[in-house]
Amino acid sequence: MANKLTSKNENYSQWYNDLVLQAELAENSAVRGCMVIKPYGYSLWENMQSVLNTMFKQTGHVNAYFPLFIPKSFFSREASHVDGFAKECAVVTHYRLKNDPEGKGIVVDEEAKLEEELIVRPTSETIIWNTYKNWIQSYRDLPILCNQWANVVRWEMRTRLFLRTAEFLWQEGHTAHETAEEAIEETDRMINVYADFAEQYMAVPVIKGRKSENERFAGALDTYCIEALMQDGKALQAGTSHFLGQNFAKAFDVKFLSKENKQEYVWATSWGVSTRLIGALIMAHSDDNGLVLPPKLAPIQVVIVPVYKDTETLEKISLVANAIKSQLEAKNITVKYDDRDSQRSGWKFNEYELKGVPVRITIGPRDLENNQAEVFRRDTLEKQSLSLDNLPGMVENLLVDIQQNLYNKALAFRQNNIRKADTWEEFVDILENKGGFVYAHWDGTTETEELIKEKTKATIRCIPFDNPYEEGSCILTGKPSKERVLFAKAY
RNA sequence: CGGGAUAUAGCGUAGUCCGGUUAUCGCGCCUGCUUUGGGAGCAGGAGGUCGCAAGUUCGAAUCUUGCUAUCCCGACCA
Repeated sequence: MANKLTSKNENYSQWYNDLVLQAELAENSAVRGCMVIKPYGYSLWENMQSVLNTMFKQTGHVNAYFPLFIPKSFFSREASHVDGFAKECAVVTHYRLKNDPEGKGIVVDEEAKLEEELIVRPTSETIIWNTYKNWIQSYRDLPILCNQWANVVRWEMRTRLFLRTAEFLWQEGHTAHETAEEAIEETDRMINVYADFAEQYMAVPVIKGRKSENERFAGALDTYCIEALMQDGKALQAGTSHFLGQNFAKAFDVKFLSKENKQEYVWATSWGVSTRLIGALIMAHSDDNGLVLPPKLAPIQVVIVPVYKDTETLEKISLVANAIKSQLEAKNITVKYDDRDSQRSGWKFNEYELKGVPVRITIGPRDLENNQAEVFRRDTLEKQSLSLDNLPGMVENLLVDIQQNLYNKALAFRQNNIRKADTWEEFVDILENKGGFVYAHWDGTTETEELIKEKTKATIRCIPFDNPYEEGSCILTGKPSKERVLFAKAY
Protein backbone atom coordinates (compact mmCIF):
# COMPACT_ATOMS: atom_id res chain seq x y z
CA MET A 1 0.00 0.00 0.00
CA ALA A 2 1.27 3.45 -0.88
CA ASN A 3 1.86 6.06 1.80
CA LYS A 4 -1.33 7.69 2.98
CA LEU A 5 -1.22 11.43 2.96
CA THR A 6 -0.49 12.74 6.41
CA SER A 7 -3.24 14.70 8.06
CA LYS A 8 -2.96 18.34 7.16
CA ASN A 9 -3.66 19.31 10.73
CA GLU A 10 -0.47 17.64 11.85
CA ASN A 11 1.79 18.98 9.16
CA TYR A 12 0.35 21.01 6.34
CA SER A 13 3.71 21.39 4.71
CA GLN A 14 4.27 17.67 4.50
CA TRP A 15 0.71 17.16 3.29
CA TYR A 16 1.25 19.61 0.47
CA ASN A 17 4.53 18.04 -0.54
CA ASP A 18 3.15 14.50 -0.56
CA LEU A 19 0.23 15.73 -2.61
CA VAL A 20 2.39 17.34 -5.27
CA LEU A 21 4.63 14.32 -5.50
CA GLN A 22 2.03 11.58 -5.30
CA ALA A 23 -0.44 13.24 -7.65
CA GLU A 24 2.30 13.14 -10.27
CA LEU A 25 2.43 16.91 -10.61
CA ALA A 26 6.10 17.62 -10.06
CA GLU A 27 9.30 16.58 -8.37
CA ASN A 28 12.53 18.13 -7.16
CA SER A 29 15.18 18.11 -9.85
CA ALA A 30 18.92 17.61 -9.65
CA VAL A 31 19.31 21.38 -9.66
CA ARG A 32 18.89 23.01 -6.27
CA GLY A 33 15.55 24.73 -5.88
CA CYS A 34 14.34 23.83 -9.36
CA MET A 35 11.52 21.46 -10.17
CA VAL A 36 10.52 19.02 -12.85
CA ILE A 37 6.89 19.52 -13.83
CA LYS A 38 5.61 16.07 -14.73
CA PRO A 39 3.22 15.46 -17.66
CA TYR A 40 0.06 15.56 -15.56
CA GLY A 41 1.11 18.78 -13.83
CA TYR A 42 2.13 20.34 -17.12
CA SER A 43 -1.16 19.43 -18.69
CA LEU A 44 -2.87 21.37 -15.90
CA TRP A 45 -0.60 24.32 -16.64
CA GLU A 46 -1.43 24.12 -20.35
CA ASN A 47 -5.12 24.33 -19.53
CA MET A 48 -4.47 27.42 -17.44
CA GLN A 49 -2.39 28.94 -20.23
CA SER A 50 -5.09 28.29 -22.75
CA VAL A 51 -7.79 30.06 -20.72
CA LEU A 52 -5.50 32.98 -19.86
CA ASN A 53 -4.47 33.39 -23.48
CA THR A 54 -8.10 33.65 -24.50
CA MET A 55 -8.72 36.26 -21.83
CA PHE A 56 -5.63 38.23 -22.87
CA LYS A 57 -6.73 38.22 -26.50
CA GLN A 58 -10.20 39.37 -25.55
CA THR A 59 -8.60 42.36 -23.86
CA GLY A 60 -6.52 43.20 -26.94
CA HIS A 61 -3.19 41.64 -26.06
CA VAL A 62 -0.77 39.70 -28.26
CA ASN A 63 2.00 37.26 -27.40
CA ALA A 64 5.68 37.87 -28.12
CA TYR A 65 9.02 36.56 -26.90
CA PHE A 66 12.11 38.32 -25.55
CA PRO A 67 15.62 37.02 -24.66
CA LEU A 68 16.44 34.92 -21.62
CA PHE A 69 19.68 36.83 -21.03
CA ILE A 70 19.83 40.42 -19.95
CA PRO A 71 23.07 42.43 -20.11
CA LYS A 72 24.04 43.44 -16.60
CA SER A 73 24.10 47.13 -17.51
CA PHE A 74 20.40 47.08 -18.47
CA PHE A 75 19.58 45.88 -15.09
CA SER A 76 21.07 48.75 -13.20
CA ARG A 77 19.28 51.51 -15.08
CA GLU A 78 16.27 51.59 -12.82
CA ALA A 79 17.56 52.04 -9.27
CA SER A 80 14.77 50.49 -7.18
CA HIS A 81 14.50 47.61 -9.66
CA VAL A 82 18.14 46.66 -8.98
CA ASP A 83 17.56 46.87 -5.23
CA GLY A 84 14.65 44.51 -5.53
CA PHE A 85 16.27 41.79 -7.60
CA ALA A 86 20.07 42.05 -7.30
CA LYS A 87 20.30 39.58 -4.42
CA GLU A 88 18.66 36.74 -6.29
CA CYS A 89 20.11 36.74 -9.79
CA ALA A 90 21.89 33.93 -11.60
CA VAL A 91 24.78 35.39 -13.62
CA VAL A 92 26.46 34.06 -16.76
CA THR A 93 30.14 34.96 -16.81
CA HIS A 94 31.62 32.56 -19.41
CA TYR A 95 30.51 31.02 -22.67
CA ARG A 96 32.75 27.97 -23.04
CA LEU A 97 34.12 24.91 -21.26
CA LYS A 98 37.29 22.97 -21.98
CA ASN A 99 39.01 19.77 -20.94
CA ASP A 100 40.97 20.23 -17.74
CA PRO A 101 44.71 20.32 -18.62
CA GLU A 102 45.30 18.31 -15.42
CA GLY A 103 42.86 15.67 -16.64
CA LYS A 104 40.18 16.29 -14.01
CA GLY A 105 37.22 16.42 -16.34
CA ILE A 106 35.72 19.64 -17.68
CA VAL A 107 36.52 23.14 -16.47
CA VAL A 108 35.43 26.64 -17.35
CA ASP A 109 37.64 28.13 -20.05
CA GLU A 110 38.92 31.31 -18.44
CA GLU A 111 39.70 32.71 -21.90
CA ALA A 112 36.00 32.61 -22.67
CA LYS A 113 35.07 35.25 -20.12
CA LEU A 114 32.26 37.53 -21.24
CA GLU A 115 33.10 41.22 -21.46
CA GLU A 116 29.77 41.99 -19.90
CA GLU A 117 28.07 39.46 -17.68
CA LEU A 118 24.57 38.32 -18.61
CA ILE A 119 21.80 38.02 -16.07
CA VAL A 120 19.31 35.20 -16.41
CA ARG A 121 16.02 37.13 -16.36
CA PRO A 122 14.30 37.32 -12.98
CA THR A 123 11.66 39.40 -14.83
CA SER A 124 11.86 41.06 -18.22
CA GLU A 125 11.06 44.75 -17.76
CA THR A 126 14.56 45.90 -18.64
CA ILE A 127 15.14 43.90 -21.81
CA ILE A 128 11.61 44.62 -22.99
CA TRP A 129 11.86 48.36 -22.42
CA ASN A 130 15.18 48.41 -24.18
CA THR A 131 13.37 46.80 -27.12
CA TYR A 132 10.26 49.00 -26.91
CA LYS A 133 12.52 52.01 -27.27
CA ASN A 134 13.03 50.99 -30.88
CA TRP A 135 9.36 50.30 -31.49
CA ILE A 136 8.01 53.62 -30.30
CA GLN A 137 8.37 56.98 -32.00
CA SER A 138 4.90 58.43 -32.30
CA TYR A 139 1.62 58.32 -30.41
CA ARG A 140 0.48 56.27 -33.41
CA ASP A 141 2.72 53.41 -32.17
CA LEU A 142 0.84 53.26 -28.89
CA PRO A 143 -0.46 51.43 -27.03
CA ILE A 144 1.78 48.36 -27.11
CA LEU A 145 0.03 45.45 -25.43
CA CYS A 146 2.41 42.46 -25.33
CA ASN A 147 2.46 39.37 -23.25
CA GLN A 148 5.27 36.84 -22.94
CA TRP A 149 5.11 33.21 -21.76
CA ALA A 150 8.51 32.40 -20.36
CA ASN A 151 10.63 30.91 -17.63
CA VAL A 152 12.38 33.16 -15.14
CA VAL A 153 15.01 32.52 -12.48
CA ARG A 154 15.14 33.94 -8.97
CA TRP A 155 17.77 32.41 -6.77
CA GLU A 156 15.68 32.19 -3.62
CA MET A 157 17.23 30.97 -0.42
CA ARG A 158 14.31 28.72 0.44
CA THR A 159 12.22 27.00 -2.17
CA ARG A 160 9.03 24.98 -2.32
CA LEU A 161 7.44 23.08 -5.20
CA PHE A 162 5.23 25.40 -7.28
CA LEU A 163 5.09 28.11 -4.60
CA ARG A 164 8.66 29.28 -4.79
CA THR A 165 11.11 27.53 -7.08
CA ALA A 166 14.40 28.91 -8.35
CA GLU A 167 13.13 28.63 -11.90
CA PHE A 168 9.45 29.06 -12.63
CA LEU A 169 7.13 29.43 -15.59
CA TRP A 170 4.89 32.46 -15.92
CA GLN A 171 3.41 34.98 -18.24
CA GLU A 172 4.40 38.61 -18.02
CA GLY A 173 2.48 41.34 -19.79
CA HIS A 174 4.26 44.58 -20.59
CA THR A 175 2.30 47.50 -21.93
CA ALA A 176 3.13 51.02 -23.06
CA HIS A 177 0.60 53.86 -23.11
CA GLU A 178 0.23 57.53 -24.00
CA THR A 179 -1.22 58.65 -20.71
CA ALA A 180 -1.09 57.78 -17.04
CA GLU A 181 -4.87 57.35 -16.98
CA GLU A 182 -4.73 54.80 -19.77
CA ALA A 183 -1.95 52.86 -18.03
CA ILE A 184 -3.80 52.85 -14.71
CA GLU A 185 -6.90 51.64 -16.53
CA GLU A 186 -4.83 48.79 -17.99
CA THR A 187 -3.39 47.91 -14.58
CA ASP A 188 -6.92 47.74 -13.26
CA ARG A 189 -8.22 45.77 -16.23
CA MET A 190 -5.59 43.07 -15.79
CA ILE A 191 -6.04 42.58 -12.06
CA ASN A 192 -9.70 42.00 -12.87
CA VAL A 193 -8.78 39.47 -15.55
CA TYR A 194 -6.70 37.62 -12.94
CA ALA A 195 -9.46 37.75 -10.37
CA ASP A 196 -11.97 36.39 -12.89
CA PHE A 197 -9.58 33.61 -13.82
CA ALA A 198 -8.97 32.66 -10.19
CA GLU A 199 -12.63 32.68 -9.26
CA GLN A 200 -14.33 31.35 -12.38
CA TYR A 201 -11.76 28.78 -13.48
CA MET A 202 -9.66 27.91 -10.45
CA ALA A 203 -12.69 28.22 -8.13
CA VAL A 204 -10.47 30.16 -5.73
CA PRO A 205 -12.04 33.33 -4.31
CA VAL A 206 -9.62 36.24 -4.13
CA ILE A 207 -9.48 39.69 -2.62
CA LYS A 208 -8.47 42.45 -4.98
CA GLY A 209 -6.47 45.29 -3.58
CA ARG A 210 -3.44 47.47 -3.58
CA LYS A 211 -0.08 46.64 -2.00
CA SER A 212 1.39 48.85 0.69
CA GLU A 213 4.46 50.81 -0.35
CA ASN A 214 6.65 48.27 1.39
CA GLU A 215 5.28 45.28 -0.53
CA ARG A 216 5.22 47.03 -3.88
CA PHE A 217 7.04 45.64 -6.94
CA ALA A 218 10.58 46.95 -7.39
CA GLY A 219 10.22 49.89 -9.78
CA ALA A 220 6.43 50.30 -9.62
CA LEU A 221 4.40 53.30 -8.51
CA ASP A 222 1.51 51.10 -7.57
CA THR A 223 0.99 47.33 -7.30
CA TYR A 224 -2.44 45.74 -7.45
CA CYS A 225 -2.80 42.14 -6.36
CA ILE A 226 -5.19 39.30 -5.76
CA GLU A 227 -4.84 37.48 -2.46
CA ALA A 228 -6.17 33.99 -1.81
CA LEU A 229 -6.55 32.10 1.45
CA MET A 230 -5.19 28.58 1.78
CA GLN A 231 -6.75 25.84 3.95
CA ASP A 232 -4.09 26.19 6.64
CA GLY A 233 -5.00 29.84 7.15
CA LYS A 234 -2.04 31.33 5.31
CA ALA A 235 -2.49 33.85 2.51
CA LEU A 236 -1.05 33.46 -0.97
CA GLN A 237 -0.43 36.22 -3.46
CA ALA A 238 -1.90 34.78 -6.64
CA GLY A 239 -1.25 37.52 -9.17
CA THR A 240 -0.03 41.09 -9.50
CA SER A 241 -0.54 44.00 -11.87
CA HIS A 242 1.79 46.98 -11.66
CA PHE A 243 1.45 50.59 -12.66
CA LEU A 244 5.05 51.48 -13.47
CA GLY A 245 4.53 55.16 -14.21
CA GLN A 246 7.33 56.54 -16.35
CA ASN A 247 10.13 54.89 -14.37
CA PHE A 248 11.18 52.42 -17.04
CA ALA A 249 10.51 54.83 -19.89
CA LYS A 250 12.92 57.29 -18.30
CA ALA A 251 15.51 54.62 -17.49
CA PHE A 252 15.45 53.35 -21.09
CA ASP A 253 14.69 56.66 -22.72
CA VAL A 254 11.44 55.62 -24.35
CA LYS A 255 9.81 58.77 -25.70
CA PHE A 256 7.10 59.41 -28.27
CA LEU A 257 5.99 62.44 -30.23
CA SER A 258 2.51 63.33 -29.04
CA LYS A 259 -0.41 64.72 -31.02
CA GLU A 260 0.73 68.12 -29.78
CA ASN A 261 4.15 67.47 -31.35
CA LYS A 262 5.86 67.20 -27.95
CA GLN A 263 8.40 64.56 -26.83
CA GLU A 264 6.90 62.65 -23.92
CA TYR A 265 7.85 59.59 -21.90
CA VAL A 266 5.45 56.67 -22.24
CA TRP A 267 3.46 55.22 -19.34
CA ALA A 268 3.93 51.57 -18.49
CA THR A 269 2.33 48.59 -16.80
CA SER A 270 3.40 45.02 -16.20
CA TRP A 271 1.45 42.10 -14.85
CA GLY A 272 2.00 38.40 -14.28
CA VAL A 273 0.89 35.09 -12.88
CA SER A 274 3.04 31.99 -12.52
CA THR A 275 3.06 28.25 -11.90
CA ARG A 276 2.49 29.33 -8.31
CA LEU A 277 -1.18 29.26 -9.28
CA ILE A 278 -0.89 25.48 -9.38
CA GLY A 279 0.26 25.62 -5.75
CA ALA A 280 -2.74 27.81 -4.94
CA LEU A 281 -5.07 25.33 -6.60
CA ILE A 282 -3.63 22.45 -4.62
CA MET A 283 -3.79 24.16 -1.26
CA ALA A 284 -7.22 25.70 -1.74
CA HIS A 285 -9.22 22.58 -2.58
CA SER A 286 -7.36 19.35 -1.87
CA ASP A 287 -8.13 16.91 0.94
CA ASP A 288 -6.49 13.91 2.56
CA ASN A 289 -7.56 11.69 -0.34
CA GLY A 290 -5.44 13.78 -2.66
CA LEU A 291 -5.83 16.53 -5.18
CA VAL A 292 -9.22 18.08 -5.94
CA LEU A 293 -9.22 19.85 -9.30
CA PRO A 294 -11.89 22.21 -10.62
CA PRO A 295 -13.54 20.65 -13.71
CA LYS A 296 -12.77 23.66 -15.90
CA LEU A 297 -9.01 23.10 -15.55
CA ALA A 298 -8.69 19.37 -14.85
CA PRO A 299 -6.49 17.53 -17.40
CA ILE A 300 -8.92 14.61 -17.17
CA GLN A 301 -12.50 15.61 -16.40
CA VAL A 302 -14.02 12.16 -16.37
CA VAL A 303 -12.35 8.79 -15.93
CA ILE A 304 -14.07 5.51 -16.72
CA VAL A 305 -12.92 2.47 -14.74
CA PRO A 306 -14.07 -1.05 -15.62
CA VAL A 307 -14.58 -3.71 -12.95
CA TYR A 308 -14.31 -7.25 -14.32
CA LYS A 309 -13.18 -10.81 -13.66
CA ASP A 310 -12.46 -12.09 -17.13
CA THR A 311 -11.60 -10.68 -20.55
CA GLU A 312 -15.03 -11.57 -21.88
CA THR A 313 -16.66 -9.24 -19.34
CA LEU A 314 -14.09 -6.58 -20.09
CA GLU A 315 -14.99 -6.68 -23.76
CA LYS A 316 -18.65 -6.14 -22.96
CA ILE A 317 -17.81 -3.30 -20.59
CA SER A 318 -15.51 -1.70 -23.16
CA LEU A 319 -18.33 -1.51 -25.68
CA VAL A 320 -20.44 0.47 -23.22
CA ALA A 321 -17.50 2.52 -21.90
CA ASN A 322 -16.34 3.60 -25.35
CA ALA A 323 -19.88 4.61 -26.27
CA ILE A 324 -20.14 6.77 -23.15
CA LYS A 325 -16.70 8.20 -23.88
CA SER A 326 -17.76 9.29 -27.37
CA GLN A 327 -20.98 10.82 -26.08
CA LEU A 328 -19.10 12.81 -23.46
CA GLU A 329 -16.41 13.87 -25.91
CA ALA A 330 -19.14 15.17 -28.18
CA LYS A 331 -19.95 17.54 -25.32
CA ASN A 332 -16.29 18.69 -25.18
CA ILE A 333 -15.56 16.75 -22.02
CA THR A 334 -12.08 15.24 -21.59
CA VAL A 335 -12.48 11.54 -20.88
CA LYS A 336 -10.03 8.78 -20.10
CA TYR A 337 -11.08 5.15 -20.27
CA ASP A 338 -8.57 3.22 -18.18
CA ASP A 339 -8.85 -0.41 -19.29
CA ARG A 340 -5.30 -1.31 -18.30
CA ASP A 341 -5.13 -4.88 -17.10
CA SER A 342 -1.97 -4.21 -15.12
CA GLN A 343 -3.73 -2.48 -12.22
CA ARG A 344 -6.73 -3.57 -10.19
CA SER A 345 -9.85 -1.46 -10.16
CA GLY A 346 -9.48 -0.58 -6.47
CA TRP A 347 -6.00 0.69 -7.19
CA LYS A 348 -7.36 2.84 -10.00
CA PHE A 349 -10.06 4.36 -7.79
CA ASN A 350 -7.39 5.62 -5.43
CA GLU A 351 -5.10 6.69 -8.21
CA TYR A 352 -7.64 8.99 -9.85
CA GLU A 353 -8.79 10.39 -6.54
CA LEU A 354 -5.19 11.24 -5.79
CA LYS A 355 -4.99 12.98 -9.16
CA GLY A 356 -8.13 14.96 -8.46
CA VAL A 357 -10.20 13.78 -11.45
CA PRO A 358 -13.62 15.44 -10.82
CA VAL A 359 -15.84 12.57 -11.95
CA ARG A 360 -15.30 8.82 -12.08
CA ILE A 361 -17.64 6.42 -13.84
CA THR A 362 -17.40 2.78 -12.77
CA ILE A 363 -18.86 0.03 -14.92
CA GLY A 364 -19.02 -3.61 -13.82
CA PRO A 365 -21.14 -6.71 -14.50
CA ARG A 366 -23.83 -5.49 -12.10
CA ASP A 367 -24.15 -2.25 -14.05
CA LEU A 368 -24.33 -4.03 -17.39
CA GLU A 369 -27.28 -6.06 -16.16
CA ASN A 370 -29.15 -2.95 -15.04
CA ASN A 371 -28.19 -0.62 -17.90
CA GLN A 372 -26.54 1.76 -15.43
CA ALA A 373 -23.19 3.05 -14.22
CA GLU A 374 -21.84 4.22 -10.89
CA VAL A 375 -20.93 7.91 -10.90
CA PHE A 376 -18.56 9.24 -8.24
CA ARG A 377 -17.85 12.92 -7.60
CA ARG A 378 -14.44 13.84 -6.22
CA ASP A 379 -15.46 16.94 -4.28
CA THR A 380 -17.98 15.28 -1.94
CA LEU A 381 -16.85 11.66 -2.43
CA GLU A 382 -20.49 10.71 -3.11
CA LYS A 383 -21.53 7.85 -5.42
CA GLN A 384 -24.77 7.30 -7.23
CA SER A 385 -25.98 4.83 -9.82
CA LEU A 386 -27.33 6.44 -12.97
CA SER A 387 -29.13 5.01 -15.97
CA LEU A 388 -27.01 4.96 -19.11
CA ASP A 389 -29.80 6.62 -21.08
CA ASN A 390 -29.27 10.12 -19.76
CA LEU A 391 -25.77 9.70 -18.39
CA PRO A 392 -23.92 12.21 -20.63
CA GLY A 393 -26.28 15.04 -19.76
CA MET A 394 -26.15 14.22 -16.05
CA VAL A 395 -22.34 14.13 -16.09
CA GLU A 396 -22.19 17.43 -17.92
CA ASN A 397 -24.36 19.03 -15.24
CA LEU A 398 -22.39 17.35 -12.50
CA LEU A 399 -19.17 18.96 -13.73
CA VAL A 400 -20.81 22.38 -13.57
CA ASP A 401 -22.10 21.58 -10.11
CA ILE A 402 -18.68 20.49 -8.86
CA GLN A 403 -17.05 23.64 -10.20
CA GLN A 404 -19.60 25.77 -8.35
CA ASN A 405 -19.43 23.71 -5.19
CA LEU A 406 -15.65 24.05 -4.99
CA TYR A 407 -15.93 27.80 -5.28
CA ASN A 408 -18.71 28.00 -2.70
CA LYS A 409 -16.76 25.87 -0.25
CA ALA A 410 -13.61 27.94 -0.65
CA LEU A 411 -15.60 31.15 -0.34
CA ALA A 412 -17.34 29.98 2.84
CA PHE A 413 -13.98 29.02 4.29
CA ARG A 414 -12.58 32.44 3.54
CA GLN A 415 -15.59 34.28 4.95
CA ASN A 416 -15.17 32.30 8.15
CA ASN A 417 -11.53 33.25 8.29
CA ILE A 418 -11.63 36.99 7.87
CA ARG A 419 -11.79 38.54 11.31
CA LYS A 420 -11.75 42.11 12.51
CA ALA A 421 -9.30 42.99 15.24
CA ASP A 422 -9.53 46.22 17.23
CA THR A 423 -6.92 45.62 19.90
CA TRP A 424 -3.36 44.35 19.71
CA GLU A 425 -4.23 41.36 21.96
CA GLU A 426 -7.08 40.36 19.66
CA PHE A 427 -4.82 40.80 16.63
CA VAL A 428 -2.09 38.56 18.03
CA ASP A 429 -4.59 35.99 19.27
CA ILE A 430 -6.19 35.60 15.84
CA LEU A 431 -2.85 35.29 14.08
CA GLU A 432 -1.49 32.75 16.55
CA ASN A 433 -4.55 30.65 17.22
CA LYS A 434 -6.92 30.98 14.30
CA GLY A 435 -5.00 32.10 11.22
CA GLY A 436 -6.67 33.61 8.19
CA PHE A 437 -7.00 37.25 7.29
CA VAL A 438 -7.15 39.92 9.97
CA TYR A 439 -8.89 43.13 9.03
CA ALA A 440 -7.39 45.89 11.15
CA HIS A 441 -6.49 49.56 11.29
CA TRP A 442 -2.95 50.63 10.46
CA ASP A 443 -1.36 54.06 10.69
CA GLY A 444 -0.09 53.89 7.09
CA THR A 445 3.64 53.94 7.85
CA THR A 446 6.24 51.46 6.67
CA GLU A 447 7.86 51.50 10.14
CA THR A 448 4.69 50.22 11.79
CA GLU A 449 4.21 47.61 9.08
CA GLU A 450 7.77 46.36 9.61
CA LEU A 451 7.30 46.30 13.37
CA ILE A 452 4.10 44.27 13.08
CA LYS A 453 5.86 41.84 10.77
CA GLU A 454 8.70 41.49 13.24
CA LYS A 455 6.36 40.82 16.15
CA THR A 456 3.82 38.54 14.46
CA LYS A 457 5.26 37.45 11.08
CA ALA A 458 2.10 38.86 9.53
CA THR A 459 2.30 41.26 6.60
CA ILE A 460 -0.18 43.57 4.94
CA ARG A 461 -1.54 41.45 2.12
CA CYS A 462 -3.45 44.29 0.56
CA ILE A 463 -5.58 47.34 1.01
CA PRO A 464 -8.84 46.10 -0.54
CA PHE A 465 -10.30 48.18 -3.39
CA ASP A 466 -13.80 48.08 -1.99
CA ASN A 467 -12.67 49.26 1.43
CA PRO A 468 -15.22 51.45 3.22
CA TYR A 469 -14.08 54.65 4.93
CA GLU A 470 -13.86 53.96 8.64
CA GLU A 471 -12.34 56.06 11.42
CA GLY A 472 -10.16 54.05 13.75
CA SER A 473 -6.81 53.80 15.40
CA CYS A 474 -3.77 51.76 14.45
CA ILE A 475 -3.66 48.31 15.99
CA LEU A 476 -0.07 48.82 17.15
CA THR A 477 0.61 52.53 17.56
CA GLY A 478 -2.92 53.82 18.21
CA LYS A 479 -2.44 56.60 15.67
CA PRO A 480 -5.50 57.59 13.62
CA SER A 481 -6.46 55.55 10.55
CA LYS A 482 -9.14 55.98 7.89
CA GLU A 483 -9.54 52.40 6.74
CA ARG A 484 -8.79 48.83 7.68
CA VAL A 485 -6.20 46.77 5.80
CA LEU A 486 -5.85 43.02 5.41
CA PHE A 487 -3.11 41.33 7.41
CA ALA A 488 -2.11 37.66 7.27
CA LYS A 489 0.79 35.31 7.52
CA ALA A 490 1.65 34.53 3.93
CA TYR A 491 3.48 32.07 1.72
C1' C B 1 24.56 34.45 4.58
C1' G B 2 23.85 33.15 10.44
C1' G B 3 22.00 28.80 13.87
C1' G B 4 20.80 23.49 14.04
C1' A B 5 20.51 18.65 11.84
C1' U B 6 21.10 14.88 8.24
C1' A B 7 23.49 11.87 4.13
C1' U B 8 22.72 3.69 3.96
C1' A B 9 18.76 0.22 -2.95
C1' G B 10 13.87 3.98 -6.93
C1' C B 11 11.38 5.88 -2.05
C1' G B 12 11.17 5.65 3.37
C1' U B 13 14.44 3.56 7.05
C1' A B 14 17.44 0.11 11.21
C1' G B 15 22.41 -0.26 12.46
C1' U B 16 26.74 4.68 14.09
C1' C B 17 27.17 6.31 20.89
C1' C B 18 30.40 1.07 22.29
C1' G B 19 34.55 -0.76 14.93
C1' G B 20 34.15 -7.47 14.00
C1' U B 21 30.41 -13.17 9.82
C1' U B 22 26.79 -12.36 4.08
C1' A B 23 24.29 -4.24 6.08
C1' U B 24 18.03 -4.41 8.67
C1' C B 25 13.01 -3.79 7.63
C1' G B 26 8.74 -1.73 4.80
C1' C B 27 6.95 0.24 0.10
C1' G B 28 8.02 -0.14 -4.96
C1' C B 29 10.14 -3.48 -9.01
C1' C B 30 10.46 -8.73 -11.63
C1' U B 31 8.37 -14.10 -12.14
C1' G B 32 4.44 -17.66 -11.11
C1' C B 33 -0.29 -19.07 -9.21
C1' U B 34 -4.80 -17.50 -6.97
C1' U B 35 -7.57 -12.93 -7.27
C1' U B 36 -10.43 -8.25 -9.23
C1' G B 37 -17.43 -3.49 -6.82
C1' G B 38 -12.11 0.77 -2.69
C1' G B 39 -4.56 0.95 -2.88
C1' A B 40 -5.04 -7.94 -3.18
C1' G B 41 -2.83 -12.81 -1.05
C1' C B 42 0.91 -16.49 -1.18
C1' A B 43 5.65 -18.26 -2.98
C1' G B 44 10.13 -17.10 -5.25
C1' G B 45 13.60 -13.27 -7.17
C1' A B 46 16.52 -8.81 -8.67
C1' G B 47 18.47 -4.40 -6.82
C1' G B 48 23.98 -1.33 -2.41
C1' U B 49 30.96 2.74 -4.68
C1' C B 50 26.74 2.89 3.25
C1' G B 51 27.47 11.30 0.03
C1' C B 52 33.02 12.25 -1.71
C1' A B 53 38.29 12.18 -0.31
C1' A B 54 42.12 11.22 2.98
C1' G B 55 43.58 9.18 7.71
C1' U B 56 43.60 5.66 12.26
C1' U B 57 43.20 0.11 12.48
C1' C B 58 44.53 -6.78 11.45
C1' G B 59 39.53 -4.99 10.25
C1' A B 60 35.50 1.17 9.10
C1' A B 61 28.46 2.35 7.38
C1' U B 62 30.44 2.88 12.55
C1' C B 63 36.30 6.57 14.91
C1' U B 64 39.25 11.38 13.06
C1' U B 65 39.92 15.45 9.47
C1' G B 66 38.56 17.98 5.13
C1' C B 67 35.03 18.65 1.27
C1' U B 68 30.13 18.36 -1.00
C1' A B 69 24.93 18.11 -0.94
C1' U B 70 20.21 18.28 1.30
C1' C B 71 16.57 19.53 5.11
C1' C B 72 14.66 22.62 9.22
C1' C B 73 14.73 27.64 11.75
C1' G B 74 16.01 32.89 10.60
C1' A B 75 17.06 36.89 6.76
C1' C B 76 14.94 37.29 1.38
C1' C B 77 10.80 36.40 -1.94
C1' A B 78 5.59 35.68 -7.22
